[in-house]
Amino acid sequence: MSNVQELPLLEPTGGQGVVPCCPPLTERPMSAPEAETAARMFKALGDPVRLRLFSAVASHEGGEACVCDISDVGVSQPTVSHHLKKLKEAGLLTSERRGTWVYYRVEPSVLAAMGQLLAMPAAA
Amino acid sequence: MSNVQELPLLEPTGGQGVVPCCPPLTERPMSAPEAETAARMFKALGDPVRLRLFSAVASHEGGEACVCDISDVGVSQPTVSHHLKKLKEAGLLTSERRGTWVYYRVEPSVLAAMGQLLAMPAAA
DNA sequence: AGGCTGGTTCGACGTGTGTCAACATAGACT
DNA sequence: AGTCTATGTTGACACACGTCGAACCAGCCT
Repeated sequence: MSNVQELPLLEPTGGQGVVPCCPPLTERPMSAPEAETAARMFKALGDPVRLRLFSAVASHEGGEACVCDISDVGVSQPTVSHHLKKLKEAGLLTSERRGTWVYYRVEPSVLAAMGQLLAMPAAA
Repeated sequence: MSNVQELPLLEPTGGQGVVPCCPPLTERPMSAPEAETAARMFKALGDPVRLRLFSAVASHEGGEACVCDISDVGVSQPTVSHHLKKLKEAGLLTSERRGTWVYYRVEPSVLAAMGQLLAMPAAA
């Protein structure tokens, strides 16, 4: 490939909080650019295999997992690698090589941003 | 058409609460069936046009909107109808014809279920 | 009835996506 | 060096998906 977009869907505030990419879905109609950005996240989780991989990493001890720990999802190893790459490109996971193994970990702030997107308006 | 799956992703408890289809992504690795179910929702929101349509309905007065109110998303009207149908099949919207117009409204419990899915474990 | 407007369905077309086998790369260990 | 294990990459293929125009259906309104 040539251009891997890494856009993170959030803007770090420097402090402990993050600014979600978009307001809650129920607050106002999303603009086209907002929707484009947010849809990338949802699409990344819109595949059963990716969802299982993501959940496996997210629920693993310390929020990180070696590929060998999570690659039992019923598809071939190249396919697992392919999906992990997609999740990485969507900004949901990060990867790091440590010796023989590669570890993936979740990007907690992005998860939070997605949660914000789906937040209900406090049951008005 | 022949088989429109309406599976609602939640099980009404009879009371005021609902049982989300799956535990939070971070709690434990999702099973294959759980992932299959949840991925359907994410996939439905994984398209920019659908996301805008959904947001338009969700943010509209009373949580419902006529198609004519939200069909300005840059694609042809048949395409709008197609996407609304997808959102309906995913259990995210319901539709009702009232005279000349067709109104779509959000399924709030499903939104809540998705929020649960992405809920963080209270910053352990 | 006949026409008009709002929506859906149909059929087709191009593009994107998930999957695998085969190959390539990175590090560990003889 | 050579080999073995763990991952990633490439190429190919079938299928799903988003999109549109055209045809169709449902209510209103003369």
